Amino acid sequence: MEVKEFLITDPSIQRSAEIAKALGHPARIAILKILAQRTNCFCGDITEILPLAQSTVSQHLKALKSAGLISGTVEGVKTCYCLNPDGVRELQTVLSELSSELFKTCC
Amino acid sequence: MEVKEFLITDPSIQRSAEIAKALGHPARIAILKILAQRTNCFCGDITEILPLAQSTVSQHLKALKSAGLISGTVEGVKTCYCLNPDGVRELQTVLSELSSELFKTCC
DNA sequence: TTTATTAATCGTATTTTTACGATGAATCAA
DNA sequence: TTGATTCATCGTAAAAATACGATTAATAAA
Repeated sequence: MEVKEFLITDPSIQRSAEIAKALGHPARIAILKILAQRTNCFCGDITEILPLAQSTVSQHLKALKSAGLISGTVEGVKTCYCLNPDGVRELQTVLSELSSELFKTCC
Repeated sequence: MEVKEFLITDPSIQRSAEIAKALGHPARIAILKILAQRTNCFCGDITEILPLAQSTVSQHLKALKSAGLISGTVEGVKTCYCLNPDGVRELQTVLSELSSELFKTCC
């Protein structure tokens, strides 16, 4: 059966899942919203806002960065985090395509 | 500091993360796409398409159902799964609001 | 230089996720 | 009734995610 293994290993599905997974934790969505409001900020700024330890925030930032949704630039002792426009565009494209594909049939 | 605990426990962020988490695995996205194409199908149909055991598929279906994205109706021996229009609408709303919020600042 | 600050990483513990085979309950067909 | 089918659930194992404190490396300030 050729269909087997087809859907799950499809790169576009993999990428969609990767992006969705990055959004799949309240702390990471909160971080993205903070970055959207303040344009850029340091790890410490986010740690002050969220009720999480610095190392935990750093881990979430790493996850968002490796999913391509944010960028981090070292500025001296600090690291400046920003939304990554390419990543956000991809997020928008991928998720809107998915939801309209689902929407078409069921709504 | 009042801002602490505010963002993460915000119900709308929690819900967004819950929906995103449900989409955060290739198998579950694949299942949603299958349901979008075939309108409805049984657990066995999906198990035939995906390279996963029946019990694993059943678990993914349960996850999608508890996130409100699909419905499952027992029809005799089988269970008929469909996209849940309300859930899909919510998915579309929540994710498009999020991505446009991010998009506004960064793109 | 010495000290302080910032953030990444390490080590670790706990929980959750993912996957499978086996079992069981419910229904249908013979 | 008996046997077959379907799918949820159980038990379990392995991997990944989540969180924290402690440490380290890099830079800035004293």
